[in-house]
Amino acid sequence: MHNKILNIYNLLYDFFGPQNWWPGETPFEVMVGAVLTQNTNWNNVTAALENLKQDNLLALETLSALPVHLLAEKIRPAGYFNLKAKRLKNLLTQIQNHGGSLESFFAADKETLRERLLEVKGIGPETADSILLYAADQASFVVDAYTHRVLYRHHLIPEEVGYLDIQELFTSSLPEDPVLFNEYHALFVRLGKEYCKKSTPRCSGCPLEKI
DNA sequence: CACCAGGCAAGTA
DNA sequence: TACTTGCATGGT
Repeated sequence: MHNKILNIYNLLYDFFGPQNWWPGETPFEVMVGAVLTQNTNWNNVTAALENLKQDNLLALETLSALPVHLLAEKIRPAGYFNLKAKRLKNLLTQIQNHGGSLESFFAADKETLRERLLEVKGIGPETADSILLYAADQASFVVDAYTHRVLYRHHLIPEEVGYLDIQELFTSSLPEDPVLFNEYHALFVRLGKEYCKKSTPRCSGCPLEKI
């Protein structure tokens, strides 16, 4: 196949079907979830988000008004709760400093918005790209541990490779389409969870078996 | 019991 | 620059 990256996408899509990502009702919820899910199982994140929803705290104004130590208690199930409470507060401050509303913060062009997200202590490349793609609807490809593991096990990348190098592999092989990027990353997570676990080096029935 | 989950920043040499 | 460590809950 000429374009392996596109070939893999088609195999995954045919196998799993559409994933309907990101699980979240509003861009704000998606953004908060992106921080909470850092190195953490999504099940734990949903419990934390539910705590916030129950107290009507899952909005820019209400969350900004909540003291950081109370925020930490609300998001306890997500793990690293003290750290993540600070990270969320850092992000809210950055939004206040660049527009004040989530809409105006997201209104910046992709490169500018990515830089502003990366300025926040606690937001690295994956979280920034997740927010760009799934909350702000900008075509920024998300690379995560699953993406790396799947590509490495299929000998498409070396083990030691940087985030931007993997991202470039996708952006240079695909049309710059947020809908496509959205689906592709979601499919990688689905594949990783079911067929490419860290503890299961070989997996049978993997849709990429013949790659 | 050990290991893992949709990372990131700070410390050390 | 290149490693290492801290952060933490909940499921398997």
